[in-house]
Amino acid sequence: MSLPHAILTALLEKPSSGLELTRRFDRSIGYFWSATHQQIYRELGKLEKAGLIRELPSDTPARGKRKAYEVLPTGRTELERWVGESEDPRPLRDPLPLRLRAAGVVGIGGLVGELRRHRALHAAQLEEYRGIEKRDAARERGTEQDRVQRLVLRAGIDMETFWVAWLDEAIGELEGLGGAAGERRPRA
Amino acid sequence: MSLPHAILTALLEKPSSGLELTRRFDRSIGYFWSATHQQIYRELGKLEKAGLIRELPSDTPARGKRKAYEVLPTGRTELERWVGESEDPRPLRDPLPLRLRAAGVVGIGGLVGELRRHRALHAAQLEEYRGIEKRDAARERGTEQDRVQRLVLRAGIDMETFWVAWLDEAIGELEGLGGAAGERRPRA
DNA sequence: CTTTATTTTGCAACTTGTTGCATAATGTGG
DNA sequence: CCACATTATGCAACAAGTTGCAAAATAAAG
Repeated sequence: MSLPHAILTALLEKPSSGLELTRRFDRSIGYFWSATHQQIYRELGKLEKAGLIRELPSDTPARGKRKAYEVLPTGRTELERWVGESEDPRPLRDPLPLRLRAAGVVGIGGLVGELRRHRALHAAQLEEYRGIEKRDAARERGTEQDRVQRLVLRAGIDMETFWVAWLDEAIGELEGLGGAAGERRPRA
Repeated sequence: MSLPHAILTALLEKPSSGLELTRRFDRSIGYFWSATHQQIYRELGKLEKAGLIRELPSDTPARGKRKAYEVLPTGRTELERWVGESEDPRPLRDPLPLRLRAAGVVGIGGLVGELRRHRALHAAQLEEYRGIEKRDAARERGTEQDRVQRLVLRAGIDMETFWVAWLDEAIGELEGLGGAAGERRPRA
C-alpha cells in the first residue's frame, strides 16, 4: 500500500491538484513509484474521505474544475507511521530476464535486438538522472531533506547503471549466436 | 502478461503439477517473477482451456489429486512469439526509496534500522545466488541454454550487489542523523 | 478402521493497477 | 459567440495480484 503514502509525501512537499500530481509522478516521484491519473484521482478521493487530506478551499466546486489538496495533521501522522513501519522488499517482477530464460528453451530469436532497445532506454534514463544530479549538486544546500533526496537519486543512477552494464554483458554474450527466429536451440 | 509465459517456460523445462510449479516459483523462476499458488492454479486452468497445455494423462482425475501438465505445440509457438515481442521495461515500483523520500519530509524516524534489515535480506539473497553460481560453474557444460541461464543468474547477482552497496551508502549517510521518531528535520 | 494431520487443488472476495471513454471547464481561431 | 482543441476530473469495466478459507486425496497414528 504505497500509493497513498506516495501521494501524501508529494502533497506535503507541495499541495497540488490531481493533474499536477500526475505530472509530478511522471517526473521525480514516479521514478520509483509510477501511477496513472486514474489511480491518483481515485486515491485522492479515498484519502479525502478518510480525513487525511482536504481540498484547499477556493471557489465553486464543479467537475472539470481544478481542485488542490493539502495534507491534514492526521495525514502527516499516518505518513510518519508508515515511514517507521517494517515492510519486506517486494519480490521482484521483471519480464526481461524471464524472456531470456524462455529464450534459453525455445531459442534466442530476435531477442538481442530487444536487449539493445532496452539498453538504449536505460541509458537514456541514466542520462536524465545524471542531469538532475548535476543540477542538484550545484545548489549544495545540505539540509537533511537534500541529502536524502540525493540518496534516492543515487539509487536511480546505480540501478540504471546496473541495467546498462548487465545488458551490455548479455548482448556481448548472445550476439551472433541465436540469429533467426523460431529455430531450434543449437547444441553449442 | 508474463505469468502464463513464465509457466510455459517452466513446463517446457519440466512438466509439473501445480504444487511443483509453486515450489519452483519459490526457487529459480520466482527470482524474477514471483507468483502464489492461487495465481498458478488459476493460470493453469486458463492455459488448458486455451489449448496451450494439457494435463498429462495419468489415472482418475479428482480434486486433491495430483495433476501434471505438459506444453502443447501451440503453447511452444506462443512462447516463441512472446520471446520475440517488443515490450517496454515496466516502470519500477519500489517502496523503500519512496519511504526514504517521505522520511526526508517527516523525519528519518527509525528508518535506518529498517535499512539495515533490508541490507541483511539482500545480502542473504546475494549469497544464495552466489552459491547457485558456484554450483553451476562446476558443471561447465556451455550449451546455449546454460549460457543464458548464467546471464539470468548474473542479473540477480548484480542486482542484489547494487542493493547492498546502495544500502551501505544510505546507512552510512544517515546514521547518527535523524534518530528519534517524529522529530522535525534539523537544518544541518 | 477410525481419527487426525498433511498434501494438493481450488473457490470467493478483495485490493491494486490498467484501459477506454465521458464530461465539464477553459482557451483559441474564425 | 460558435466550433474546436486542450485541460482537468472522473466513471466503469476489466486484468492482475493477494488473502483467507474450504475440500478432496493421501499419509500417519491410535
